Amino acid sequence: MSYSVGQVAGFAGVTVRTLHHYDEIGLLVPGGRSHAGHRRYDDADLDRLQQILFYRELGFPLEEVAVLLDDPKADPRAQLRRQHELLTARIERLQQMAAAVEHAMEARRMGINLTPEEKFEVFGDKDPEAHAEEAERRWGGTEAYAESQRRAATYTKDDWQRMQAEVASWGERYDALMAAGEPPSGEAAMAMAEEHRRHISTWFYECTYEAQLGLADMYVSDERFKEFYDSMRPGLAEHLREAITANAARHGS
Amino acid sequence: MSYSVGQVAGFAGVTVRTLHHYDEIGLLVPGGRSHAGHRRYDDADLDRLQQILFYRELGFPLEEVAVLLDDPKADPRAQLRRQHELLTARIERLQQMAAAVEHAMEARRMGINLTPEEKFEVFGDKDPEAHAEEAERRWGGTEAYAESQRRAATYTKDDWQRMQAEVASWGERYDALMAAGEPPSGEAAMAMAEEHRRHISTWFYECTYEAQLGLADMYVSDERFKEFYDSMRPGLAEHLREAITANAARHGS
DNA sequence: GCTTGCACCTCACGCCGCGTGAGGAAGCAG
DNA sequence: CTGCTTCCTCACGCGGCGTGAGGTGCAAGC
Repeated sequence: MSYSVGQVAGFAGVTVRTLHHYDEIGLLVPGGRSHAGHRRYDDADLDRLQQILFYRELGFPLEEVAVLLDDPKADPRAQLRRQHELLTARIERLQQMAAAVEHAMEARRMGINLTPEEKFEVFGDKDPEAHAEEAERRWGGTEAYAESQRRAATYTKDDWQRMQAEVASWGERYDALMAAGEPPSGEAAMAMAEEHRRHISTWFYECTYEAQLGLADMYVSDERFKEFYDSMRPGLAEHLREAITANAARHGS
Repeated sequence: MSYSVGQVAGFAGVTVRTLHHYDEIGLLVPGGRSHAGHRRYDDADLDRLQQILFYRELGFPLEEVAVLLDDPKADPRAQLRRQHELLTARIERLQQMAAAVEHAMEARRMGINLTPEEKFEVFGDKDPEAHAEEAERRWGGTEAYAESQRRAATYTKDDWQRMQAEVASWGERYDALMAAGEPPSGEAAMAMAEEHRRHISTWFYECTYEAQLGLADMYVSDERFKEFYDSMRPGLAEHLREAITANAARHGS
């Protein structure tokens, strides 16, 4: 069985021109040609094209794709293993970016302005340590700068205030809850955790229980977030984290 | 506080040239210039750059990025929400690709050759239904073709045989296990499920319990995979699926 | 038998997102 | 004052195709 350019382009979801290009640069030379000089792709060519598209989608330059595919010590098994590894790595990367976006949103919610370093922490930044030193050495006093920026958040006026009011109301009720000695795993605290999640979902993004767990960790590990919650009542950040954990466990199963 | 090109390039992980380019095309015009004509980026510029890099990383052309960012009815909140949605969509997409890779590996393990449509199912293929009709109409008899291809797998000779031997041995023992009336949730069956997972992990890719669940579903839903296992013993595919499920549940908690 | 139409062919130029110099000025360290 | 670094502005080039332009091969309909 062999296929024409149009057919291959059809099920591979690429243009005929792309196939021509791959032929030109020797990346995918069809197994044969018809009498009239038309390209004829066989099954092996399709497999190869599939591989090509895979690596291309992950952003590899075509030249490198050729190297990967023509690597003699990489049998099909090794290829698939590599692909699988690449995919999981990419997924992890995206999840990091998602976490960063969540981080950014939380910062905005609390009126905290991030330092330049934090803004780009998910990009570039190949060598975090060296970078931090560099930053200190060259532009000095990053920490002091951060301090000075902490309250200079850019608001979006109108309904921002309504949101702030919600936060304040929630904070007062959580304060009362803790004053009453409610445990984090209790009904009341979990209800507050649930409200917290709903608040984020309506004002920002669809916040899953899993995403909320990520936030909860941040509330105790990041100084400023911790400060934000603890200013409502000392120990609130930690209490909230446990309440969120309990609430997520309840809904998770 | 304002920053020079070099500084911005530093923490954003881009080159100076890139910043120049963004200035040229009007995508990111620095807030001001120094006396000597040097670009000076302020905090708002950094925020914008962060956004730009985000969309760029997701593959948007710069022109479109400009549209997204200058969209007047998208406040910062909406931006973040959109970004979050894009990310989860991308993650889903990659997970689909991972599943497709797993699918391909299983097919190879069993010596099944996929049809062209299957090979590319994760790419292009915008309109699956229309595509299937088209394929039938134009290149007809896809099913018949698939039939003819089913045993024409390309082996990788040497250790391939050892792997096949492992599979055969596993199959015989599973056959015996079922003959002895062992239930899927029993120790013996779960041990076989675990061995199945290890087999894939050593010969192919790191197979998590979750990934194995995906495979298990495939074994009963895809005719050819089902056939493969049921040829060892009728009902084996279903039995195995339940054993895998039980084994995953045990390790999952 | 002739035209119409479609899918194929081969040049060849253009666009985007920068990389990569070239040539020069500004600013800071010794 | 001398260097070293960072900055500036052209301006050309490259990868990965898109997009014609102009021509061929083949099956269907007149």
